[in-house]
Amino acid sequence: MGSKAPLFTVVEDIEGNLERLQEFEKGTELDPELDPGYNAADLLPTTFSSSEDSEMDSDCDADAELDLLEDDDNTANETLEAVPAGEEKSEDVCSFRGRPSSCVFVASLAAALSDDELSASVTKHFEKWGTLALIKVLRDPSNRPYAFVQYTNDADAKRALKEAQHTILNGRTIRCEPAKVNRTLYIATSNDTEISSKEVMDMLGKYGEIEQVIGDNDSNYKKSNFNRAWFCQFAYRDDAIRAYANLRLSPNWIVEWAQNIEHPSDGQGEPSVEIDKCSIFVGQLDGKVTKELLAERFSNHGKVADIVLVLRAGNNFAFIRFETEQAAAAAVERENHAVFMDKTMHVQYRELHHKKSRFSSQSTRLNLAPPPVNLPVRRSSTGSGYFKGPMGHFTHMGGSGYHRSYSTSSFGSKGKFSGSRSLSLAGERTSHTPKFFAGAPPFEPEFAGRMYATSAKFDDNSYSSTEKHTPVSSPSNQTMNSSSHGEAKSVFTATSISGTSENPDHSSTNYAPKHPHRRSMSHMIPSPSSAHMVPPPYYYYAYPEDCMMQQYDGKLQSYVPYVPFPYYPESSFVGYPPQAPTGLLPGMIPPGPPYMYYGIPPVVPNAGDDHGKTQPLETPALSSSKHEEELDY
DNA sequence: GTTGCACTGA
Repeated sequence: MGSKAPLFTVVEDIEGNLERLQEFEKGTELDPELDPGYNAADLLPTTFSSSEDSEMDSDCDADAELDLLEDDDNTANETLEAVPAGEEKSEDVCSFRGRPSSCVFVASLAAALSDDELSASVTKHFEKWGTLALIKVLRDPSNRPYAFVQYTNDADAKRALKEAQHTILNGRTIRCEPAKVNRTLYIATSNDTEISSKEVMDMLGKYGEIEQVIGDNDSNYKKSNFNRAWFCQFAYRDDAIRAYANLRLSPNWIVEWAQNIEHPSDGQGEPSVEIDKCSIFVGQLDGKVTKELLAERFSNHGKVADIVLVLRAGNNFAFIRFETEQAAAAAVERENHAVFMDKTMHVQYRELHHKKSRFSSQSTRLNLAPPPVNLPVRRSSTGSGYFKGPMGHFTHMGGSGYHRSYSTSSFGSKGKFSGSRSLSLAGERTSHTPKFFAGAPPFEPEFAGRMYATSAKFDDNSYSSTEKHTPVSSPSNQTMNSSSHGEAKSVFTATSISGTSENPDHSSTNYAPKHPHRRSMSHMIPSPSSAHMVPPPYYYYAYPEDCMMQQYDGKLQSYVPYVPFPYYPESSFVGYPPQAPTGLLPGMIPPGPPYMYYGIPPVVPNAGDDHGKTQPLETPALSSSKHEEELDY
């Protein structure tokens, strides 16, 4: 990619990032400054390190067995054994993340079939072309099913793309396309500081492998290796989601979802920035520079045909045209970053048609993608479905109440919740509250306190313990409803959150329900955007003793209190364990290993002076009096 | 003939 003319401001490869990430995830690189008192290795539940006897195993095995039943040629066995190339060890095929390039999008599925049926038939169909890692069947808003067929390697996906195309499945001719896996974030400094791509990668690399980082061409600084804004394409979508969830709250960064950067190497689509191979741009010039001085300097590389010098306060630059391409190339190569008149120049090929951004060939505007699922976006006060991004207004989709069914099949020998891939640090474990283990990555320390304080918004007085039977009083009386399963729920369930589909009141406090305590909580948090603050989702563990069996719809289900789902951080959904334990009665503690969740760690801020500190949420039984203290102003 | 691209509360 470096051989061609520089189509992009900067394209850096991320050699070493993956390694760093793996180190990080092993917990070997935990920064004590970031996470004082946490030791991931110690806190990692041992149940998860051994896969053989874990109950989690049943999850995937069940799927595989199901496949076997319907599959006469027993290819499912191979699936079970299959180890994706490049994966260390193995057993953990379920948590193996196939690369987006190994993912196939399949459309034109039979809508009359159920998602489960489709999942099974798609699995059976696409096994023929390679080793499957995951099948997902989803439906679009018109209820038309489609599938993501994730292979473990690109070769299989490629084969499927070619050979499965227009084959017949369930009586329909299916269509296969490479999956578009949106995993690119736009990130800019909020105070116009320029940063290097390395800084971007250092910061975002914590969340996962990065495929490429590219400077924002629309920026005024596009000629520089420093940039105010960057596009960062992660290798995996979920890492991008995590990064977004964490950084969107930062006062220091503006983060939005961007459409994927086209891969520079697959010369798809014309580059939107044309290069004049004989002309160069010279930026960061000294104010006293003259054409003559430039001519003298740059004629070292060949005959100069023309010089256009633009002197603007603080922004002096020149276009220099050479008579030959060789001369221009030499000038770019030798003068970029060289010092001229005591200033470091920035020298690049001259770009033509710079109106066009390479990120949006049709539009002059940066094309931003909406955040994934229902992760709230910044909204205008009218709640009109627009939010203001770094470049203007953009629509978002998938608002509240946007529901889709889905069906997932995973393949391999372990439960999909069993991996420790994303787990790198753990929450504090106290003697009496072996509670919740927060997972990776640590968010930026400077606003860690804020996030936790904010997450407390979801925790206050939202709980009634089964032991004490003392619903915490709430001035708005929203906490409990009278139904039998209200106990483990937080106030958010009973309360219709302002801004959800239930509630027409789309105010600027969409994500902070109207509640006296919440307001006072907001006051504690010094932030201009506190109304939008949502704590980041985390992986964490909930121990069995923290789970409760609840009756719902005649079925016994296991709940973990205070666990919002990842993309519904403002909601109070209580999570299901990976597999529902059977044979339990209401109030019983489900057996087995701790369950891992992706959600928001339940914490409350310290009452009183120090709002920045965090602590794990105590069990209601143990802490209700404390809660009451906090609630009384 | 549907051209849809990421879900999980209810």
